[in-house]
Amino acid sequence: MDKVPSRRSDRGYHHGDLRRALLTAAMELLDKQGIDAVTVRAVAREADVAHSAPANHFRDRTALLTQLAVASFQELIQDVDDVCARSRATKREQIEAFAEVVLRFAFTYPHRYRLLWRADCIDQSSAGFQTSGGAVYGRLRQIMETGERSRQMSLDTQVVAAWSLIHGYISLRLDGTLIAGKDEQTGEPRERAIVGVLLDGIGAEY
Amino acid sequence: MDKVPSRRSDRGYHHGDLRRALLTAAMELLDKQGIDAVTVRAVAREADVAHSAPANHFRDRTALLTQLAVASFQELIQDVDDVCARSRATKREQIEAFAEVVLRFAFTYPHRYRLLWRADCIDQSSAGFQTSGGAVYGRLRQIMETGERSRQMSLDTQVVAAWSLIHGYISLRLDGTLIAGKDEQTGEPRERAIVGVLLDGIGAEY
DNA sequence: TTATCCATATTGACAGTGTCCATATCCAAT
DNA sequence: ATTGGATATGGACACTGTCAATATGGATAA
Repeated sequence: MDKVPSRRSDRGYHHGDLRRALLTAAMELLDKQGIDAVTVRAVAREADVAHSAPANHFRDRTALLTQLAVASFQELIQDVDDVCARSRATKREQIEAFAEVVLRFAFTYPHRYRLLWRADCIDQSSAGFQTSGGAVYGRLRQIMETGERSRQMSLDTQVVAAWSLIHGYISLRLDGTLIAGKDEQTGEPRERAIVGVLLDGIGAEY
Repeated sequence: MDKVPSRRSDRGYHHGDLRRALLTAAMELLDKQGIDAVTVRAVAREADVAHSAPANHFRDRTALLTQLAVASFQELIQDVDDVCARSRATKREQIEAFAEVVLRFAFTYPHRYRLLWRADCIDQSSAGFQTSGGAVYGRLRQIMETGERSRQMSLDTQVVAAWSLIHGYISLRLDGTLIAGKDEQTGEPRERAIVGVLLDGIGAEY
């Protein structure tokens, strides 16, 4: 595997693999310092190129951030698929596993998760974004449509409820509004308890 | 009620009520053009004062935005209290009414609602912010602790589940991830349907 | 009334940003 | 070998937040 010299003085006029280098640097900045730190110029500095070099690979800052979001979605999808590959007995367990994966991703990479929902930073009309974002929702829908279903509400309502609950809990935790905790009655982690509320609410079989 | 001249040329060196004027201008910018448009300088321009005049009333941009958030929370609290004043028969109806109020606020003032959760724009340690933000959560908790409760989970788990679901649904709608819709089975608005999921999940009596 | 103080407003400056432009470089295809 | 086209550079511009020095004038004290 050919390595591209990282220092400007060690390489020629052209970088060789700048696009990838920019994405790597940008993701690192995102993880370590948050969205605001991912400026075009800071990313260029990290990659040791001129401040306007990124323009050759990304139309603007939004395009760069959109690519980070797409990459994040794809990683999340991968995580979900990895877990779902191990077949589980009940639908209830599958939904619990899905929630666990998303929660783990969000708490491991809080800034990446936040970026996914920053409409002001992302080109939501981008095909890549819509596809990868839709795929996550699709995975959950796929899980929830299997087996018996409540006849009291449509599948989409169940999926929207599940997604809203999980996403809402994560958002509140990442914002600092909520803190980790346990159910005072059962002692189980709060996130497990609220997923239980959801499962009971949609009437998921055991 | 004394009016302060709005045009710079129509008033003296001092404005008279600049703090209020700045908050008004800032809220207007927020509603019309979103958080990014609320820059210190743009607000100063709207109020027709020098670009650094706001510094005398708000330490920095964060302080200004924090005040907008506090004002928004207070308005939301007012709305909640107005609705809850009209006593309702069942706990279920009260929770539904709470959700309806928050949903209406969020869809009426989307940028205000978004600002409430922008940790990067707000001084979350501010006393006013913590108080007003906590008050909303407190109102919901108050509603949910009345009457009979499920013995399967703690009150806080129920409240967290409710708040997560409502907040998550709103966030997804405001981000454009979800669109308004009806339950394909019952025909009721999706937001009502998912609140129904919650109510069933926590075992709320009718 | 007059003098002084202090909150408030102004102007100017600086560093940082995104983005455009003209220019420089170099690889690759003709 | 020459010529394009892709990519990188450096400079420029308008905008941002924030700081510092200065100007103003109302309120208070003498």
